[in-house]
Amino acid sequence: MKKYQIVAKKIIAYIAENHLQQGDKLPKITEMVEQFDVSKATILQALTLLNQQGIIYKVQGSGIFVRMPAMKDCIPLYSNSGFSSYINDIKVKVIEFKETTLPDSVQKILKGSTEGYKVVRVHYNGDKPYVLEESYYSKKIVPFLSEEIVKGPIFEYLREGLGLQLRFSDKYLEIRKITAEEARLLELNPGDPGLQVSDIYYCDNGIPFDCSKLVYNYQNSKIYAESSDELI
Amino acid sequence: MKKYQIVAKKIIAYIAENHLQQGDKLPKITEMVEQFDVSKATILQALTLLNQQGIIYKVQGSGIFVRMPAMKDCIPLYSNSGFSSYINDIKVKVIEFKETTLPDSVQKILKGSTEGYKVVRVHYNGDKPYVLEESYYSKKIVPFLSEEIVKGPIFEYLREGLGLQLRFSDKYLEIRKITAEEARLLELNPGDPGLQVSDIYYCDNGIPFDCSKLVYNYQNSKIYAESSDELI
DNA sequence: TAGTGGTCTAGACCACGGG
DNA sequence: CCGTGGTCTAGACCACTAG
Repeated sequence: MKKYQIVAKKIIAYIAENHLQQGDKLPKITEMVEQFDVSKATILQALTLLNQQGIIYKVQGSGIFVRMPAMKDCIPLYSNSGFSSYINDIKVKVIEFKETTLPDSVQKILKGSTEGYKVVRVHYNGDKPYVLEESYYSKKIVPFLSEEIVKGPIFEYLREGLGLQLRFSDKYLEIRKITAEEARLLELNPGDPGLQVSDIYYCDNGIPFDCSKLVYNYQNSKIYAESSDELI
Repeated sequence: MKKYQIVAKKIIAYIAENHLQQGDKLPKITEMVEQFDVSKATILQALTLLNQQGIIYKVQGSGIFVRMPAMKDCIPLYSNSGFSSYINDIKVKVIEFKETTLPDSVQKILKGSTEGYKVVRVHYNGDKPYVLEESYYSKKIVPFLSEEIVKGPIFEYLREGLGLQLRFSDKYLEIRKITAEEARLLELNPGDPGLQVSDIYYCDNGIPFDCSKLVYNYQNSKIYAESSDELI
């Protein structure tokens, strides 16, 4: 593990141990340099990380402060959110799983791939369905998937099992009325509101390997997306 | 303007001039160091910026590549998105503007502020209403607003006129059926789907100054949100 | 005006990818 | 193995905040 990641972890631990609240001040950088015995640049790198995760913010000439957005009961739009308090009681039901030729529209997105896997699942928060997922995985990059794997967290398998690292993603949000079929799976009524999130996931070398369509149940879906227009 | 920002601009210009496409390779870092006559760290800082804006991605041991997501006709979730192609024909209609005591719920969010401004506006894309906005501004931080200002881009005024810099924001997304009043303003039917985005905007020193509720017209609202799980 | 974060440098060495 | 990006250092100097 890299030094700046270790430092970031220690800072998070520091916040937790000292029960720091929103707006509370952290030690100054020079102190951290001594404390953690690394260079200033490394501290800055760690702070950048925490900044991006919405955990801290810096004010020039003043100090570094704790930022803890209220994201209770929220689904983070990005999974890298610092305090991922959304590790609830999540279950998955597989509706469809098959190896297949990718539809044209998907082939266009997962460039150069013709074969792949189709996965349709419903995610439950407790016993409430909160999102319907339809995903296509490129076989070129994900050579093997099984019904068993698909019952669990797929991305964990991709990372642990295949050494496949997610690098970045494009997300397109759309609001629309859901179809009868979607309504059935989400235990709603046809025509009810739905948030459709179309995702394209890219692996380490920039090749797209997964293209998904998520339709969120509007009743159980509060989503959190923090921003930080900063760097370093 | 800082060096890394200038470098970032130059790289964007380079991409445009050479008509680089998704996946095309950029010059290597060492070349950029010579080309722009700055240190490697500064180049990295510029690249971090571009990375965060979804313009490039880096592959260790291989190179730096252009990333240009298809965001045609999309509203960026964050306004700092690199290629903001959404500078269309946008008009604003002010529905309500007044100086007022902030509601309790808003006071809780804009901590310590009791007085402020309330602004209700509809944003039109061409002649189609695409979002209904209800905003409260803390008078402590935004001491003056006028009906005239509110007819234009408020954040531009805050930046140029008041020297107020937006630092970061919390966003909460919710899908729901819109009310009769909202339907009237968005030229829709009551009960139609709507995306509600609750924003809290924080200024440079971490104090929240604006709390907004946006309800998007589901017919004209495709939203883009890129991610990049990286730093430096 | 002191203190704190922000920018920048020059250079050493590491880690990964691809030939 | 070479080339490329990634990490880290030590230190100089700038810019902003607050007392």
